[in-house]
Amino acid sequence: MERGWYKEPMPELPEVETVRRGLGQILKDQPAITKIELKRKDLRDPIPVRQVQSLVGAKILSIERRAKYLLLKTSAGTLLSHLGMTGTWRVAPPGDEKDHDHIYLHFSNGLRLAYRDPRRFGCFDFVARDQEQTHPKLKNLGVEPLAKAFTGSDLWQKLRGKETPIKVALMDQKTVVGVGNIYANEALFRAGIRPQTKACKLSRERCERLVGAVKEILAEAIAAGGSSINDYVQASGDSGSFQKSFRVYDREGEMCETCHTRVSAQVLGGRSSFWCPSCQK
DNA sequence: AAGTAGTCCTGAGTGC
DNA sequence: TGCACTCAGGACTACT
Repeated sequence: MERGWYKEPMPELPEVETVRRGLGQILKDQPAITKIELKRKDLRDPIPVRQVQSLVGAKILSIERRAKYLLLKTSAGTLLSHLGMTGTWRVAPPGDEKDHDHIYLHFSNGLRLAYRDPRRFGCFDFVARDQEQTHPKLKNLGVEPLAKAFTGSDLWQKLRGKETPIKVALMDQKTVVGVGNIYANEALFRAGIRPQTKACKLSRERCERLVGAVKEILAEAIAAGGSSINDYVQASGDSGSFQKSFRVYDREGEMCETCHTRVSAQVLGGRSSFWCPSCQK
């Protein structure tokens, strides 16, 4: 496999947003849930089986996203789905059953959606109508990266006094949600900031540039996914249509495409970090 | 209290 | 070829 290219769609925020749009298209006629098959009672966390089952009969009103969580909203409550590392939703007609299919959602329009997640890093939970702000998985989430509220001065404020590397801070969901390891590396490259720079040392100007880079990269990735929405939520969800190229991620020792300096790597906060020693200061 | 390390899981990749 | 081993990642917990 050519380095710097990803074969499997790894669900970061743009992929989750793409799945949200795909599911929205598929469920736009607001079908009722006729059956929920839970092949197991836990993924990363236990699944609240009784609460989940209480939504049988409810209609899917809309699909929303908060951070990397998908919210399947009904008038009786919300199903919350996190794809973890390897989670996928696909339309699964009769006969389309695979290993690691953990959940089947049946709908009144005859559709069956399958959730497959080999590593089970994802989760599936229930959110009561009045718990959107207080649910344990939702209550501590920071600002959305694409929201107007996420600005350079907002970031600068949050980083004050933080000795931790900027990349670790950027991946902290209390700073901003939805920026995973790949996009944290890529955004820092685009902003010209070394990942190990102490968060509190960034000037307002550099915070501004970093926020801009995060927004640009996420928006570009979402736009790229927009043309392949259907591939994502189809039986052939492994079409590989979501290949992406990276400037530094997973390119240790390769030449930076901008300046031909070799890309460096170091573990920060337990995650692989990559940067160009020449382009990033 | 902020910061670090460990945990979960499986498949892909690597080395002998 | 086949086995043993390492690694990847998000979000959370448990420590210092």
